[in-house]
Amino acid sequence: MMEKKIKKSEWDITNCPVRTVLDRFGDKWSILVLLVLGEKQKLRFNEINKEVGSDISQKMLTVTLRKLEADGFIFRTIYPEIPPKVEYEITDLGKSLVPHVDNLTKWAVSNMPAIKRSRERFKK
Amino acid sequence: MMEKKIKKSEWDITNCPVRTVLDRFGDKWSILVLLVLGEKQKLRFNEINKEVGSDISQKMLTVTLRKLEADGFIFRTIYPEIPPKVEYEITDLGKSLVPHVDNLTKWAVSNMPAIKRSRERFKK
DNA sequence: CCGGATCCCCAGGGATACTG
DNA sequence: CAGTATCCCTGGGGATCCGG
Repeated sequence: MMEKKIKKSEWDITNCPVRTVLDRFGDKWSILVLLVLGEKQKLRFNEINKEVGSDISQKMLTVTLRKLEADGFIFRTIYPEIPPKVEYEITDLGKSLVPHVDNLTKWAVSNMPAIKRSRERFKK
Repeated sequence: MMEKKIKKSEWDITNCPVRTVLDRFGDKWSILVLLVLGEKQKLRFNEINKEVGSDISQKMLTVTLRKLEADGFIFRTIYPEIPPKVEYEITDLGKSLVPHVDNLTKWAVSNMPAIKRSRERFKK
């Protein structure tokens, strides 16, 4: 029976899949933007801005969208009009991630009370 | 009839569950340490250090362990000996999170090739 | 052996102004 | 409208030293 144990050398940043996932989605906005597009399928820049909540800066929204696009989670359609019109749409790859995030979210929702209680106890 | 749409004000950091989860686990080490303890159940400080891979500083390991403990994901047993001995063990709450992280990890493993290909294409 | 206390550095991210 | 370009600042995290 093979060991399931993961060798130490495999836990570094390049080989450890958990780290890979965190490095990619540990930032402030990626998941949020992805979920918004998962819900609405297709949105324009300003619409995403509204949906996310207006506390994201234009700069960070742009940066986040570019990264999601580079990874293949969303794709971008540019309409050569004036004023410009750009639509963002979630890809199949992006869609495939959404349920996992949703599961985590559900876990968080149902366990957050316990966590908060634990934090309270810990403070004392 | 109330909108199903999530109001902007509900997406802020305190009310949005996704953000809550990210704020808690978006840091560099929490999930990694939790997974290590999920596998081994019970470990001493230095053992965790070894398992995580020695690229975590003592300070950050301490900080991470305190946060996990405060949230109720692990608990700590101090043996009043000299030299000191401290054991960390995952709780049921902690265990309940592990499968979700594993699912995300599996997703990452199977989709990382596609992501990397997408990144290559995007560079050009 | 465990981990607290300090110092320091840098990258993520905000605010603002500007443009095709 | 959908960005780009700058400037700036905060805090996460590393290195090091010390102490029970």
